[in-house]
Amino acid sequence: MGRKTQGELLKHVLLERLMHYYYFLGERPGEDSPETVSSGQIAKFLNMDDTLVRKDLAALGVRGHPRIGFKTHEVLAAIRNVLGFEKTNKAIVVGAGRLGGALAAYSGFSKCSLFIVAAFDSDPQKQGSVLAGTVVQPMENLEAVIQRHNVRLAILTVPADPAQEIADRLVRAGIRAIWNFAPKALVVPSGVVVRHEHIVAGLAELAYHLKNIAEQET
Amino acid sequence: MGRKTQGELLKHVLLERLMHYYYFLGERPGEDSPETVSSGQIAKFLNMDDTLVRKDLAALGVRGHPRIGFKTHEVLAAIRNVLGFEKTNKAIVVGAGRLGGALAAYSGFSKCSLFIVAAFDSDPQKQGSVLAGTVVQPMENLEAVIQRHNVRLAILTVPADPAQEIADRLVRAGIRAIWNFAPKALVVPSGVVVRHEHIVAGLAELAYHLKNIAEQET
DNA sequence: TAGATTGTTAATCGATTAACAATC
DNA sequence: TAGATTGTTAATCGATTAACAATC
Repeated sequence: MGRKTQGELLKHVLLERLMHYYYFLGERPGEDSPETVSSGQIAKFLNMDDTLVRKDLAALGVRGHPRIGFKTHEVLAAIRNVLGFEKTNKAIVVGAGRLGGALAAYSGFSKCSLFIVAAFDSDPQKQGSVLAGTVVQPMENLEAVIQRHNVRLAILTVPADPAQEIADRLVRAGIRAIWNFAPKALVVPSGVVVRHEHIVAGLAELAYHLKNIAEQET
Repeated sequence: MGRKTQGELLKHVLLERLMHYYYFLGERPGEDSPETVSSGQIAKFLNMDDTLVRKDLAALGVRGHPRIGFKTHEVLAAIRNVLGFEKTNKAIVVGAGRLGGALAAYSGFSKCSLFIVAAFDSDPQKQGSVLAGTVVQPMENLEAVIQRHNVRLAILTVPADPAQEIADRLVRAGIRAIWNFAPKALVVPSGVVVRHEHIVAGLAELAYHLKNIAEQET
């Protein structure tokens, strides 16, 4: 199987690219023989160099076939394997606002074997409403649910203010990965991973482009 | 003012870092003298090297002061200037689902001088509901609104399927920057910038971490 | 002054790309 | 076979970091 030596952690830029490959291969525009794919095809679609695609796939232990390319299902299986999609990851959503709702309802997660088991909100108004098939629960239930379902992943969509405090609770209750959409940098003990999704950062590129356009027009 | 020579475009990684600086300086945890900030402070908070912070600020033409650091308001002004936050950017939201709603309602945009002037949805059910202070309009009004308000930026939160077709309409109507949250790669003519926000990609890192943890436990 | 911090050059490091033989 | 594509080494490129003199 040519698996990567254990112990060497893959870089997160590589992991992100894997996710791009995974989604591209999963819903490729209708092809005649989607059973194979060449590094060139992937590269072209994702606007990158084909050598890099081959390097990435080699790092997963997938072997291609000269003149043919890579077997799609092998690539998909390797990515699933590396990212742990063979097993379902249970997650909770903390903060049942609009963003929390959008994420909880996002259907694309199932492809990644991600399953939302519960949602929480401190607002009594929101408690009891149905989100992603589960009832929004009060924050008091947090620890109990995490422990009962053995949840390791939390999606945090609360305001900046209570974010750190909630993160602390999550970690204490057994959460080991936090997907943080709160506009606040979190401090967590080692062994816990935080992915800070600072969405506004993406606006910078667009704003910069628009400013340059406006200046040209002058 | 030591402005950067015109014509050299700043890299988008740099632009993203600028946004991080901007938000950090904008709401720094209560300090005694928040009038100045050192590259070390910024670096520590954002978990990066202080040399890189100084390089970035130098690229903007901001000059620091030995022993003192940088004047906060100068840094903020320089970033606003580079990213074009002196002028308001009008934007529309296309797709008034949960994610569209979350983005339309996001209060952090005002800091970036981003102002949502209208929202659209093809679903008659959603039309007429109020989102971010404006009424959700039918898609038919798209071109008229873009032209009337001179909108250049569109936030796209529609399903993958109609995304390309809508993007084409947007570009034809005068949109020059698309913030794409649809799970679909868009093709646009040169002169138009697309920022594809593939949120699920961020999950890769967390899933990988969780898998490694699970393996260690075995 | 001593010490903190900048600004900048040089060194390092890593990621990406180019080149090309190997393969079917 | 000729040609397409992989796999891999070497070259390049750029980003990050180290080092340290300059400054106040």
